[in-house]
Amino acid sequence: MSVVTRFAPSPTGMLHLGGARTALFNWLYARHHGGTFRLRLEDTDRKRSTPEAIAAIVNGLTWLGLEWDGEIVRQSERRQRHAEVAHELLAAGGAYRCYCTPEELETMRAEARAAGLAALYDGRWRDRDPAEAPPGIDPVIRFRAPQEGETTISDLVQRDITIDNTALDDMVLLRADGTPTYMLSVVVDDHDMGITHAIRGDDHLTNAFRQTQLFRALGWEPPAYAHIPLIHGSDGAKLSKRHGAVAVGAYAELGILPAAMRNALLRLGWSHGDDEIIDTAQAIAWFDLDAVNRGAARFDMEKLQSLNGHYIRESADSVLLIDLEQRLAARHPAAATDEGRRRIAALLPEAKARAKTLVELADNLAFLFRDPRDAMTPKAHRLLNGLSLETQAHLGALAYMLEELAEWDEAELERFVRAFAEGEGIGLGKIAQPLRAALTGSHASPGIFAVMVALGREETVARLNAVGILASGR
RNA sequence: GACCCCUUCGUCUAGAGGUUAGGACACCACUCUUUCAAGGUGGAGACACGGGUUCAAUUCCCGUAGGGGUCACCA
Repeated sequence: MSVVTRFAPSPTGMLHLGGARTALFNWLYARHHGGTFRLRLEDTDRKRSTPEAIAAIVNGLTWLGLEWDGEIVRQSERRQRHAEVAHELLAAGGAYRCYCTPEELETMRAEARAAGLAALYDGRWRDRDPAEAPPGIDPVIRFRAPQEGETTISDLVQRDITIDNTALDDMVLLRADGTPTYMLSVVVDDHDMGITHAIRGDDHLTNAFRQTQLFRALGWEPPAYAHIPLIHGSDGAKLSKRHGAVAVGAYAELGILPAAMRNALLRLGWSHGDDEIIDTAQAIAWFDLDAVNRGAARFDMEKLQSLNGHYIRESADSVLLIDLEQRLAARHPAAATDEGRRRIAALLPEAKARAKTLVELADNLAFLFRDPRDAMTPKAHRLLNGLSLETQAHLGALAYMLEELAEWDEAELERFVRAFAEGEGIGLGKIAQPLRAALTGSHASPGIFAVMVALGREETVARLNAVGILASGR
């Protein structure tokens, strides 16, 4: 039997890290087994489901590179089928009408809780004569759940878990307005879509018992379940807004590469020996549910960034170029010109190793398009102001010669400047640091010769002139 | 509160009834070096606690503590 998995988010908000990892695991499991990965939107709560949320999910999955198979299933479009199943169950005696008012249920729960019990529906309409139904109340249809014995699920991650059936109540299948609830929809859709493996967050664990009971009542076989541990924030609490970025879209903006995100998410709750850097092809080959942990993991931004730095270094320049041009052009229009692209491309190989995010990479290249004097770091400022007369003379002489240098390439520049420093009997740093400050406005940058090549002779000379270095050499 | 789950360095994790308890991120030092990174080398850092079982337990069992999840006509 071929594997069919699904990612089934409710489109009520952004696609967050936990959802993204659930999708990743489903996708990997399907790909590993040569199966199918479906996307299903659980939008049975039409009030809370929004087009924006649907777009966020679709965009998030696309950005992550988790392509789904077949059409997106929208649960709301399958209402008829869900209701039909509920009515069949009702006719067969597996469900019944309940005429409780919301207030009545509220009281029931409050009393149960006050008595120190779980707040469950007490089944008061389970065997009551429908003739006693109060007038003017639209009933809900409840599942006639087994009241004795126990239910066991064989979870692929959490192992066998058994629960006493008294811990579960008769859940609502069809609301008073006739619309299906999540619990019914999931069961019918998982069955109809032929889902073989339901891989989802641990928060659904207790649902698995209810759903298993419903599957059996319907005479169907439930899918294999795999409840993966939740992702927590750095303080160990459930991931939420206060933990900073939780939506995958935010990570794209922060300059995280999809490959890094996939790798980071993969290693949260899953491992393959001591392996840390695991690309997607390798992940597909290795991924399996038996290596998934059972405890929740905390999300670590530092590790993501470290991984991201690795994937940036591994990325082809041509790929990074497109992203960088966009990021830089937003602030410096010149970045989007031919000369701008040339400058970025020239420095990219050097700059790649110095950034953990694309934002940082763009920041590190921004000096190519602005006057260094406008954004001088304090250290760079001190560097230029504290030059001895001797050093000033050296720099001036060097700058003057640079104007006339025959070749303007990295090797030639390095050879020339080194020879110059040696000739004057001074360390290269004495020359390189002031040059760096003048050319980049910073005390730290990619290699100074690569910087000069990226800027070009004309711009290099102009910048040296602008801070008075060239003048002192004339 | 009831039910269920979890517990190895700060974090993510490997691990086996007998190991100097391994790796990664972060941290520190050294190295490389024109700066900053990257790279290399090294360092510090963990089996929650208490009982069992056993020749031997961090590993198996039971408790305790701590953490988490679920208890809707939400999903």
